[in-house]
Amino acid sequence: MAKNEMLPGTLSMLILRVLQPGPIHGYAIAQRIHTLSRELLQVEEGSLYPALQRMLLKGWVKAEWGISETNRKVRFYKLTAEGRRRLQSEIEDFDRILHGIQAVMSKA
Amino acid sequence: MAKNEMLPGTLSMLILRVLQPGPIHGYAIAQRIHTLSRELLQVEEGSLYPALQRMLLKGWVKAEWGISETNRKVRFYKLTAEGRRRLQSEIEDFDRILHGIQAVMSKA
DNA sequence: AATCTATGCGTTGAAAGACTAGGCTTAGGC
DNA sequence: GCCTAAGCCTAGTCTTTCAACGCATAGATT
Repeated sequence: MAKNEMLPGTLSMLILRVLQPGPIHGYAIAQRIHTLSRELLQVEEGSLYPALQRMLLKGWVKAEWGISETNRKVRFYKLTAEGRRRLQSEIEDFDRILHGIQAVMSKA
Repeated sequence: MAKNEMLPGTLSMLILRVLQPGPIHGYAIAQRIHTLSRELLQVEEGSLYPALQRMLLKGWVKAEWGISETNRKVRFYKLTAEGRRRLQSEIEDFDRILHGIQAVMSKA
């Protein structure tokens, strides 16, 4: 958990969240997380693509090849119904655990 | 990250924080995290003791055998100077990353 | 035409961390 | 004498993240 890293266990939640407004391609997911977080978060490609594979296998996202705005062959990822449910449940889990952490950190 | 779990990467921060007020023994660390978090967090022994070993190796804590209030042989853990520094740096990292996560989650 | 750069998809292997499932000891109560 | 709870710990497994690669191509530069 150093300078420009991720909090382990939160990557899929972030990806699902970024996919929520609509389909985008893999590379753009990482960029979007980076800019939305004001450069605080940085998703490495070696983390991103394996995560997307896992999410495909679990049926949280669907993928479709297409052409980007920059005229390149890209893979668009899109939330499934199950992915939307999963996002909600990950948000709940995260919030609950975060409350627990903050309780300990403030009152210990 | 299911029902009663931890957020990976935050365990050492929680332990260091619980040790901050003064030395306590291992078993009590887990209990303290559990009650302080209002039962939201649950540290398994299989996570706790290996974490304490790592922290010993890295010099963040010292250990000393003693007798508990309940008259049992226990191992008291105590923050070192380096452990205190480490706690601060883990808090900073966590806060920064958390801000990044919340930015993405709210604005995606 | 050839080269370079940025974009874009991916894998592999290593490392770290958390959990399951066990084992061991002993104090105090029955 | 036995049981339960407190308390310490390890071994093995699983999951996740990351560094370090490889590959292709569009557009710009030379």
